[in-house]
Amino acid sequence: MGKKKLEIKRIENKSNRQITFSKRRKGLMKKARELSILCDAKLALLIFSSTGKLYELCNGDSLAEVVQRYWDNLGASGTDTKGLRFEIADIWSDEAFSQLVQR
Amino acid sequence: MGKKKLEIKRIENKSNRQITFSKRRKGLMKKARELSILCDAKLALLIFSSTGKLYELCNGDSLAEVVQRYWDNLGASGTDTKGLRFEIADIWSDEAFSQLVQR
DNA sequence: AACTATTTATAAGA
DNA sequence: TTCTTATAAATAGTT
Repeated sequence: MGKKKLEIKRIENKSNRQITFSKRRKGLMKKARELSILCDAKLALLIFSSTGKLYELCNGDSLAEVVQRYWDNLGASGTDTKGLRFEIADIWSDEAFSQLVQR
Repeated sequence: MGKKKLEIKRIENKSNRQITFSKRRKGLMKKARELSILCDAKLALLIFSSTGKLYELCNGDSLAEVVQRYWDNLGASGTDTKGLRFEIADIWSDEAFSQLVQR
């Protein structure tokens, strides 16, 4: 989209890359939210910038529920992860997580 | 987008909801991939349909790396999760995961 | 599964 | 850098 078609490859110019990151990240989050509402889907989206310092989350319900659902599916496949499952859900729902999320 | 503006609320008609889920899920995955390539970002996307039986993943590198990065950030915030961190990374990169992913 | 009228996202530019 | 605009892309309703 835009005034010219953009080839899908790494944008070398740093400031252009940051601008595009900001615009597209916002658009991706919006569409993720819309999908979860329109189709009653649960989802989790984690994005890390190229510096590795930023990341984001978007979820239909709480991330803990999404992760719980993931573990349920994993457990159903035969992998024994029952013990860990609950510890993980706890950590993902920890307040520390909320503090890290950039909205 | 489309012939009429769609209000963002749960689509009650089941087949319409499934069609929209299929279309928008595809679009979301595409945009997630584009963002990771254009802006050199790592990301993870998990989507569960309303039935809870399906889910998907999209990541710049491996999901294990994304999770590792997440744990690194969490650890940096002061939460002691070092022991678990590696077990989780192992599980997320388990072959069982690949088998569960619907591409 | 394809089509197409529209809406939405966004690449450049101001 | 926040706002605007021309254009590309996504998709809602239809076939």
